[in-house]
Amino acid sequence: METSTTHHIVESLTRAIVEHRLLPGSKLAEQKLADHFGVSRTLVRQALFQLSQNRLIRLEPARGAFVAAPSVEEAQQVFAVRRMLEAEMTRAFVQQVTPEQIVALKDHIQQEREAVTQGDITGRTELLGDFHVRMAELMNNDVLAQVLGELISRCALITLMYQSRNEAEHSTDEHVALVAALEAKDSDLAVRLMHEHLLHVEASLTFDRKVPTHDISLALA
Amino acid sequence: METSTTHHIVESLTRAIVEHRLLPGSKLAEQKLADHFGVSRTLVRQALFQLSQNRLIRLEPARGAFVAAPSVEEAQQVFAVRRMLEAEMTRAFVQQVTPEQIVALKDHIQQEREAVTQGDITGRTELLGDFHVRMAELMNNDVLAQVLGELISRCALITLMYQSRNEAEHSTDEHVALVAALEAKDSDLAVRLMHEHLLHVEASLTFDRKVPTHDISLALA
DNA sequence: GTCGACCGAAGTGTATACAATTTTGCTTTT
DNA sequence: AAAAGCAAAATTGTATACACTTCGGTCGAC
Repeated sequence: METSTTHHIVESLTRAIVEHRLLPGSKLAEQKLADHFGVSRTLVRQALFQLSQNRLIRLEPARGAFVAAPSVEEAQQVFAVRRMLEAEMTRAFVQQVTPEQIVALKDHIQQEREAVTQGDITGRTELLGDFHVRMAELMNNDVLAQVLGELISRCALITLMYQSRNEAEHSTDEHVALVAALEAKDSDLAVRLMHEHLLHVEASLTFDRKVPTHDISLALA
Repeated sequence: METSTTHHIVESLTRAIVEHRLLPGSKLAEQKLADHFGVSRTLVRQALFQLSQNRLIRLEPARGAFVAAPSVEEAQQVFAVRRMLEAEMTRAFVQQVTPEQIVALKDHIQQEREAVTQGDITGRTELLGDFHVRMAELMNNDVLAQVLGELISRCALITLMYQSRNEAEHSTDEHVALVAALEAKDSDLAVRLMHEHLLHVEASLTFDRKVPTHDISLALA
């Protein structure tokens, strides 16, 4: 099971959604997608189901698939969970930190900087989130990395929607400060920096700007 | 999408796996399941895919679906994540605790006791896990409740496999102590109790007993 | 006697056909 | 003219058919 064709469709749709070529609320008709990818509806349905598990789309019985529009409230819940989880992750990280891990994180930050200066919005957002996943991976806890990855990708839509360039640079700066605290094995400082960092990221996206939507009742509410 | 027939198959297989009527490593052939449930392979495949997302089964390309046998190592990673997440959840819980929440948790513990005394192994395991999910729900954070639920169900197999009656009673006692600390709004104590509780639960299942398996290479390792 | 290749059975992967539901636009009624 | 009703078209849900891979066993070469 689990073919690479389905995976390709999932990747392609994921990019389209995260890059906002498909707006929240858009309908994803199975036959049209099947025609576009040159496959049968079977594979498209598999891909749509997978995307629904990632919360990138919503499946309504007998009505079809629609690009998700996660509410600000949901994003806030996700960030509440991330603060809980990542504060403790940071504490545990310090307790077993190695020079190699610090180097790996600094390398990652360098990539962030390049994406920011090049104006690569998609890559930038992805890298900023990946920093946190990278920390989990460096702790050799696959489960942690996966859970964190799901949390982050879950609001990829909102994050991308609301994060401006300045805020991205700010995030990178905070990553730098965090790594410095990790390197100094200053547990309390690192935890505090991580906590504040996540608060800042959340604050940067709770300005409720207008979100394009196809949901009439929502648009008029 | 997302029919109730598929959901029924998922529920049925989940029970069978968690109750050990299907042993880890067992093959789940699509046609046999389809015949058993009186549906086509299409719906069975949907259900199997969903179960694979819950980590209850493993899907091997072109080979089929097998009941998962999560390693002790994986369970340890899950518990490491739970300790991180639930310690902070406990701290946040105290900050917004209400009398109604305490009542709800005490009610839940009463259910646990009944399941333990009645020797209802399956219900007992489920309730012991649900206590933690209930805490998340009482905090009005659906995301937290869902993430925690996934973590807990992820190792339902191992938990059920290794948890004895004494350990179950011990867990309930620890739940009682935790609720007392919550009621007293003693944040530090509550966090410490939760942390130790999770350590105890984990310790109770790292005795690596022999696990029946159909994976030869694993059996001979 | 052992190793390897080939063949058939069984099972998974994908496509297509059919059934059931929803949507849409037109007609009819008030 | 607006609303309700109905029928056709479009779309999703399920079953089935077919292609391709894997697994087991037998036969033959060495």
